[in-house]
Amino acid sequence: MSELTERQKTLLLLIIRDHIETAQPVGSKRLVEHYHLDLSSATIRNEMAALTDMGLLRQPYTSAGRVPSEEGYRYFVSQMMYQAELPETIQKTISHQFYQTRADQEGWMTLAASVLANQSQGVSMVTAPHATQARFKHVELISTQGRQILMVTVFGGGEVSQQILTLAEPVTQERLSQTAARLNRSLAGLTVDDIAALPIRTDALDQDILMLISAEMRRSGERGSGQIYTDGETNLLAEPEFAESDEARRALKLFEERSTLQDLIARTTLNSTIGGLQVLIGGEGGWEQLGQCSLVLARYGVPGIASGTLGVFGPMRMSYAKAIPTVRYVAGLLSDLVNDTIAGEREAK
Amino acid sequence: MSELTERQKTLLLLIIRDHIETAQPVGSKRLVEHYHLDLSSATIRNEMAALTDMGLLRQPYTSAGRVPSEEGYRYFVSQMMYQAELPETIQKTISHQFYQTRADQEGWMTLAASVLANQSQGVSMVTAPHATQARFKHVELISTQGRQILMVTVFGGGEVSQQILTLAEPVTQERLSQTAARLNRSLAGLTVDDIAALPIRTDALDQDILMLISAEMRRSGERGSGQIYTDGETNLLAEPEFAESDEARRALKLFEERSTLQDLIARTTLNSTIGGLQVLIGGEGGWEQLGQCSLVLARYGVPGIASGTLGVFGPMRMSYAKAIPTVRYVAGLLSDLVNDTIAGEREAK
DNA sequence: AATAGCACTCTCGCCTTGAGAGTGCTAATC
DNA sequence: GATTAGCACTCTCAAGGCGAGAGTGCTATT
Repeated sequence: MSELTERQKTLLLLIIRDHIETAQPVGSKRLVEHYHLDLSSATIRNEMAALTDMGLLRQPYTSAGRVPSEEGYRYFVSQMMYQAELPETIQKTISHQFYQTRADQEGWMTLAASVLANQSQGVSMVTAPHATQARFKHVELISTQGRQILMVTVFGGGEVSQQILTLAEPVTQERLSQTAARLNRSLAGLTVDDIAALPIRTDALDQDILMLISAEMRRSGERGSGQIYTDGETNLLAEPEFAESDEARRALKLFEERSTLQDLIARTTLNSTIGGLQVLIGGEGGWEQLGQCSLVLARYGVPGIASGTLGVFGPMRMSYAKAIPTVRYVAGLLSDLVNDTIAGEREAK
Repeated sequence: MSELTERQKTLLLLIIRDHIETAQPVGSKRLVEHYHLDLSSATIRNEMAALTDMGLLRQPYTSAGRVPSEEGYRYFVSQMMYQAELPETIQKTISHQFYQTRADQEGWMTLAASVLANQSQGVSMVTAPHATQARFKHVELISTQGRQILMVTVFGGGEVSQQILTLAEPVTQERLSQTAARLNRSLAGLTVDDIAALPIRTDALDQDILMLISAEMRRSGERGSGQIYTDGETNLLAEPEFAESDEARRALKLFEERSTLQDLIARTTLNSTIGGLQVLIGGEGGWEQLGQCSLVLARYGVPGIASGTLGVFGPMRMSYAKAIPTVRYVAGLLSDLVNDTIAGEREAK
């Protein structure tokens, strides 16, 4: 693979860049004219033939221009992965937006999704950060009506889950508050396992709620990601490869059925570290569902404590030059946010 | 308009039904053969010409079959609006699903969106119910880190809003709990106006939180709908009128930009009563944004107390026969759910 | 009033065709 | 030996032509 000459490299990158822009097969003549190369088209043709033999380019049909192959894209991406940075002006704009919206976690998530989609012109997805090992922080029980109560659980890291329960019999708000207060005292900072090891409570209500909390914590640990924020679905439809609405439908369905998406994220994040990007190109590694699409993924957060995933989805011909730096930058921002939360907690102790 | 003969009516309905099924212009011959009419195609042609003159049908081009005009669809809808009921088996399936998911409000909303989208094969949208005149019910203040606190406010009707605040200086959880307890005692059941009329609190923290609560209540009243749950976006892409991805993109963009959607819902619900359906066909009434699409909308809830909106969006050629009864039925179900919540609250007093 | 018949119109799919773009190869050139 | 000019060849794509088919409106007839 590294038998590529310098000239072949430049040529390959040029071809891919051009194809990403134009969505057209690129020919030797066009290449010479457009990029002021000091070579004749014949030479280019020879080189292109060589690159085609190596499997980096493809011809849609005899005597058409060349189109990058999956392999070609991968090479392209590997070349630019580690250098590309988002222009500073854009960085500023983005971080400014985040600064303005120093709202709650939900605000961050939607903002991140929106920024990713706009910058990369692809479909974005962001999962909320969730604690690797959830620690109990606080619970509130609020009577909403007769036997129904609202339970709000806060975990370390700022994760909040709310849930409506129906009790066997009505309970006064006062008693609920007492129960919550007792549990808050005795469970603070504990993990699921710690809680499981506690002796059974004498008060039946306390014990019931405790079980529910630990179930919720376990669930939060398992589900991995929970809600997925997305944006930019219609960007897909602007791409010529999705002019056929069948194609578009198939791809967008991925996003509508969140379960597939969660599965995908879960499996890919297994072998990825925070800070590192993962770029899935085409059906790479058994992801036939991706079809002719690509996915730029990154994890963010604080290793071992809390993390989430974010990424951009688009056609294989997506603008990696925009997507990759943007994903990396936004991942960095979100990591900082998570970090701040954690730091705040430590400090509070 | 009501100068239509019986025969013309049947014919019109037949034509529209056929067109909705096939997405093709329907001709006189096809009509005779397909529906075993005791008439010749020539007679049908005459009637069709008459209907075309009245503006209920259109010819895409000379000597093609007829296609319903917007006016035609409107007539069609007005005919079936008040009779159509969802088949009982389907009703059972749906209510069963709702029964199983007797989760929280969010569960209901997503379920409603999913049911609507599946049944009608269109794009669904559902807004959470929100109180016409929000009444304060409960507040919880939870310290999450240093100066940041999580405020969970519960309104009458079960509406919950959570929000992260940053205080000027760190406050202990204990003090927060006391503040919450005091506010809960003195604000219970009050409306925004009531709260505004209260004397200023001596405790600065109490007063700050009180202001935030009243701001939140006002906001909740204004924003009208808040989050909009949608489902079935890809159903649009299956329709032949959206084979051109431009068209699809334009229509789906409506759904991505929630603001337009909210605006639309807000304006249409102004003059609609709970229980009554509204069907917007094409650009009817200055809704050019709808283009060649239709919208079946309904409000649900309890008049004067809490209400939300739900609806189905699709091409003008959408299956009203499915959409209308489904929207009506689901609106009924959600109304019942809201009603139960309210009833539960009254009973609790 | 309903119908049969007929001439007419318009689209749509199919085919052909020519232009254009691009290739690969060979022979000439630096 | 690498590069280039030249050329014959291939393939797509858009445009035009053509015929079939579906459907209409009108008129004369039942």
